[in-house]
Amino acid sequence: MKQPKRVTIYDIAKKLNLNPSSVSRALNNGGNVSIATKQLILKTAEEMNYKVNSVAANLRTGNNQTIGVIVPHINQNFFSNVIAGIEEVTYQKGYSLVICQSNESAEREIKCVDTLTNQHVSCIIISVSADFKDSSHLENIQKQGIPLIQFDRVADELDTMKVLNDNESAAMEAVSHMIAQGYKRIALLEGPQNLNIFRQRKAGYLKAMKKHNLPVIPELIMENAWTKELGATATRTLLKLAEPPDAIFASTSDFAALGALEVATEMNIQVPQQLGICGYSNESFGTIANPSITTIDQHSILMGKTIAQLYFNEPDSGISISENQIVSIRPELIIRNSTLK
Amino acid sequence: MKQPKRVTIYDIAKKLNLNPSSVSRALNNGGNVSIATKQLILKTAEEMNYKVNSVAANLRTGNNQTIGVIVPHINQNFFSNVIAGIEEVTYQKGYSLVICQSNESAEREIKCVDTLTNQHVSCIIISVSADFKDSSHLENIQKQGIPLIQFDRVADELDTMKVLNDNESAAMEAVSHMIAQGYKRIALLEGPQNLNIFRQRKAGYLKAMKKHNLPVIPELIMENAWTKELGATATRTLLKLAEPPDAIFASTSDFAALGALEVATEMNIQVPQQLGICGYSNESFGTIANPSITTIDQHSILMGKTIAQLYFNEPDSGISISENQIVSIRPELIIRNSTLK
DNA sequence: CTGAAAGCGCTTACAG
DNA sequence: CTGAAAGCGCTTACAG
Repeated sequence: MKQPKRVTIYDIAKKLNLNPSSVSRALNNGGNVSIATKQLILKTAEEMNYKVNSVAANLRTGNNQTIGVIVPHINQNFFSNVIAGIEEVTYQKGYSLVICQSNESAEREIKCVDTLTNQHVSCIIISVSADFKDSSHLENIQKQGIPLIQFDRVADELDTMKVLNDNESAAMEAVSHMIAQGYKRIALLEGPQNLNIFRQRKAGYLKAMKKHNLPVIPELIMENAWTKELGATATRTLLKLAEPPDAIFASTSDFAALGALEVATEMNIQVPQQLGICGYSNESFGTIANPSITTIDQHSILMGKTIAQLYFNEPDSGISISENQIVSIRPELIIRNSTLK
Repeated sequence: MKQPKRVTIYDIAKKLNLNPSSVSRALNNGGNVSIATKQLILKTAEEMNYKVNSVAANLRTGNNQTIGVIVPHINQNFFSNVIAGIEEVTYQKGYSLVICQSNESAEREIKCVDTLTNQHVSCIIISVSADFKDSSHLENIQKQGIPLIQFDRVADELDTMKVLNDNESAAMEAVSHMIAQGYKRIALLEGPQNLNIFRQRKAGYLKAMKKHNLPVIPELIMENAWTKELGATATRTLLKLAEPPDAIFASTSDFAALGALEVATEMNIQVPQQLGICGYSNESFGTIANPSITTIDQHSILMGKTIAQLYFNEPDSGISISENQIVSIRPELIIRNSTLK
């Protein structure tokens, strides 16, 4: 795997009988080189197929234009969209992106952090794993003096830059919409409560129920229903209750909502007439399902762009950053047939 | 954006009255350190919260454990799955991944190549943009002595490692299946022909038609139908022909197939009875559509793993590498209702 | 087993 | 405007 010798500024200098420092100045548009020699150097560099070694340059200057990103899975819609958004901005700035996936494992997340801090990246962007327990590895990033931006799934207590969805408001809006449609016994499919986002969505659900004077029925709240399969299982349990729900808010994802929809169809329960279903995250299949699934769009690409802009401290107009460096993105309720009685 | 001073091996050495070289040896498990001093050094490093600067180490040793990946879009299912597969393997090897998106632009692709070669990555993995015209930037990678692996969308003529789908066979199998179902006037939605994958899929279509003695009708071959919208437009044109097709092979993607399906539904044409539809790439919505969509699975995660294994020269059992370093992955036809008369 | 020195390729004050 | 030197943080032959 060893690579052959590359052309260096030293090689160029030797060829032209110049000092390497002059070559460096010419290549970096630093002043103090005569136009003639500069052009000669540029021409020769081109001919010799010279490429700067940015590893060496970074070591010398101390700032390497690289940003690290840690996400649970690269190949999940939400995360890959956020990354695409980040990349869009960092590319413009000439920064590179190093990407790691934690695979929802805290242990692996810690290793990812190590890799990135060892590389002395300029910034680390993270959305924590479902397995997240304690934030000492994140504190360590800050101790190393590396700016840290958390997004979506965050350690609330840590004082870092954060880009968040307003999950609570979105959940509240969704549940209120269902109540307005006449649903009363609304079940909740919830995700792991160690993650802030699922706590917030649950809080939104509870607030909406309270606000409209509907009782919160413990047996209608299903833990850990955050995949299609787990959503289906939870729904099967719910629909077999003596008093089954008349609606399901799959706060975890559209996948869970789809699982619920399939179980309902299988049990000959009419959606939306007998059972309303609302998902979360606006997956592409939402419009294709029958009926189409009401959901919440998280504006994931915008979220990614905003994260990068926050780092460069250049937010888009319309995005406001709080004093403590927190940006909140407002998700959008998308009403479709699955909740329209 | 400047970062504060970090702890170096020099700091540790000074504190312990040792030479930096001893510290380095201790930290790298190199022999030639007494167990006592080694433990003392490790303990002190821990206490001082030392993190190796891998930029410096890489500069010194000349091999930086980083692999560059260039794809048209990070947030497309196929590519994000391939990347996830690559990451799975490189993570095990302690390599990092630098990811760039070309946005289907040749110009931007060239810049991505520059960024990665400047970083002296150990390897570059690429799937070229739709805008791909000439491969001089790829040749340049090789001139720099950096191993190059192309996947899926490749410059055929270049002598590099390649991981490919057998698109031609897959297309042939899909079209043969449709013919076996009794479809005769089979239309083709094709993609940009400067990309090898779309040429191959078209070739598979033509071979299947020929093999079964069916005429190839030029007006049934639609150019550049590679998004949902373009697929829908092409389908509308096709279905208004005096002699419309009785089947459509959307060789570009399931998105195009979905566009076709929606237009058919809108025009009250029964799928699969009056019109068979087959897509490509097994998107998650394929099973949800009504009818479910026949498609071809590209085994994208496996493809990613295979790419990384090819670099490390450790293929999974069952994967065979040809002498010229080409691996072919066999896609899988997934028959669903949209082609079952 | 430990130390002293050189060097990876670059940039940047400092002289001249 | 050009050159000579130091140094970013590390690793690795080379002495002792």
